[in-house]
Amino acid sequence: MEPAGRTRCSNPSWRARSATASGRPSIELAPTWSPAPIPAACCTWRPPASTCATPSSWSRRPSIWTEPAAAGARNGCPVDTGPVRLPLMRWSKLFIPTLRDAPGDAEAASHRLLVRGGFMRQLHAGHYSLLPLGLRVHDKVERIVREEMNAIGAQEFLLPAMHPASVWEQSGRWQLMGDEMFRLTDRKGADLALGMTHEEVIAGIATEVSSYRMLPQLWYQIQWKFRDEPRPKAGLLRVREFAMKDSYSFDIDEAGLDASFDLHHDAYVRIFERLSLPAIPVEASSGAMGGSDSIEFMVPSPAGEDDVVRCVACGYAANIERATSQLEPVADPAEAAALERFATPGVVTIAALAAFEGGAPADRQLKSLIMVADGEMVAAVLRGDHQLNLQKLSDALGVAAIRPAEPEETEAALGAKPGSLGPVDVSGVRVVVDRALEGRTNMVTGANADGFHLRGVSIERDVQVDLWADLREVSAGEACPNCGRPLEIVRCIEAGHIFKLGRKYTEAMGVTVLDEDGKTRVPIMGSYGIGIGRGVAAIAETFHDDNGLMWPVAVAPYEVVITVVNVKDEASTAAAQALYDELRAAHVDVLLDDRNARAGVKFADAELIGIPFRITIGPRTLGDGEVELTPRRTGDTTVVAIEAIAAEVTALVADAR
RNA sequence: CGGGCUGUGGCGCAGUUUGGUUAGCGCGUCGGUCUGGGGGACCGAAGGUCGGAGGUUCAAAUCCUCUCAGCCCGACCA
Repeated sequence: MEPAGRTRCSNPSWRARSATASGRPSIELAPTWSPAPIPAACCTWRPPASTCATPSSWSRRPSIWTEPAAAGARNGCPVDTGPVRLPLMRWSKLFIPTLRDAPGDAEAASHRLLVRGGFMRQLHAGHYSLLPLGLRVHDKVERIVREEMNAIGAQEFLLPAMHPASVWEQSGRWQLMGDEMFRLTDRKGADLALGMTHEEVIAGIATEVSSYRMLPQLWYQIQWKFRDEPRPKAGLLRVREFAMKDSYSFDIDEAGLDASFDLHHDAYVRIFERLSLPAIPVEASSGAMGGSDSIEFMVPSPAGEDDVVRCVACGYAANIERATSQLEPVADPAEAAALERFATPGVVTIAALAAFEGGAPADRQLKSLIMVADGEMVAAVLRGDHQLNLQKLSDALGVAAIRPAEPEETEAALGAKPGSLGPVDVSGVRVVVDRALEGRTNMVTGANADGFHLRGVSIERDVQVDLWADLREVSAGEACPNCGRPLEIVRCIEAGHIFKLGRKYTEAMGVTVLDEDGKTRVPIMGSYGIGIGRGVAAIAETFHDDNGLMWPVAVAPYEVVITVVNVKDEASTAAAQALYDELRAAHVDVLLDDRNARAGVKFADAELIGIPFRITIGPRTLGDGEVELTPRRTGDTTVVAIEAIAAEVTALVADAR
């Protein structure tokens, strides 16, 4: 979808040459590329004379600065004209509303700093306006993603954001998606949805692929997606509308899918490298989408919402929804005792049963958790001291919705309240048992009668197991399943997710091709996503300090800021202007802080908005023909001869792009 | 959906318990003077339906009822 408020352009030659997916000319920053001349009437918006409010002070005090290629000011409003059309980059004319205080209710660092730095403003929960500075970063992230997708031969599409219910009904997801999908009705009463993803739409187009000769295809789009999140939070990290790169691969067979998947894996590694994000590829659950070989790219951050289990020794990494570990064996008494029911008045917790005379330690108890999975009652059975991971149970059962049963439901199904439940002699309830319990004997569990427990329970003998599965959530410090070293748990932001989809959507949408034998085949799909705005937030979370953001050069809104300490010093302004012109000519993204403000304000703002390199021009050093260079990351200032600074900074920037 | 908290100029907050002059403070903004290497000083100014609706009262930011919104925790969540 074309986000509201962005420039529209109907000139086909312009659009064909450099339009982006969102229909908006991208900022051109490549040092080797100059835009061809553009019809002046098309995409270069100028304020009509009548709307160009000209503060009287502008005419009274003509600017001491000039634009290199500018024909001058039009109606008092500076415009950037001339053969190379670069955006104006003088702070005094830009809208960069920095704040001394962040909104009181913002907690995540990225949220606070992106608002304070004038990158974005909240419209309402989960919906943010990107201000010019924020859009520049967003654009650069988007551009890197686009370049790497193009590099693996993927082709970009622009797809509708609003979909008829019919395509979602065809795949079965009109029901499945529930409240997370925004739905609306048009004037004719037809049901519509705002797309939360585009499998259905893209598979619909893929019906036109008719021969194996046209496969594989890698298709992608970078567009606005809508999800009615139950709880938007943390600024851009979890929102209800956002730009996302989604790509889809179509292959004739599994081997082809493997290749497409690997291409994406490599592309994602490169993308996160270019974004400077230390993303960890981890094994993940593919959730309600089904499929296999699901890999998430996780960026460690306390602001994240996922836990990753990681082994620093051997590199094992998995989402906690998938992670496993080695367990210390528990010694059960050798002789398998007979099943025996005993009274346990008032004992309804694992801890109480461990302390109870005739009970057993937690690791020799069976814990039964009653769940409702897609409407069916299920008992999840784990060792007493183990935690259930709901996603693991959900994956094992292959269900979409799962929740703990209400106490009344539990009592109706098993005849006892929670606290006295057990897996022995149950009927009408599917029993799923954690693999950690294999072979265990002489355990203690609830008797499904309030106030009674059973001892002498041996799993294989006494429990009717419907399904063995890994249900247990790994804890920090347990042994790595590969190498046995202690595992750690890291909170992470999910920055990307790739997985093999299978044939669910190609089948549903009726995609078929003829293979080399003339037989009809259903292509197999992969699905690969990266959230652009979430990437921006993840970078902000990763790179900041007490003074503000610290953008990597590749995504910084500006690569260099020239801070003029005192704009009333003519030598300073002249030197700054010359340097500004020189850096612009070298295609460096340079911001000239020409504001008539005190030096402290400018330094603080430059640090807050996180420009990677600051060049300070002031009388202190200029008399000696020198300026200062301060990288944002280190804060170390070096003095550089004014003739040498442009070349040095250009090289530093080029090196870091 | 459950629990907790909060809505007062652009931002951050006080005032609400115990109703009572013209609703304050800091920052920011605008004009001016001085200043000019780490959010400077002084003078002057603009800017507020106290989230909304209804009610109680001589009188409501303050009390009552309803409602809307936002944030945090949990649940949930390609």
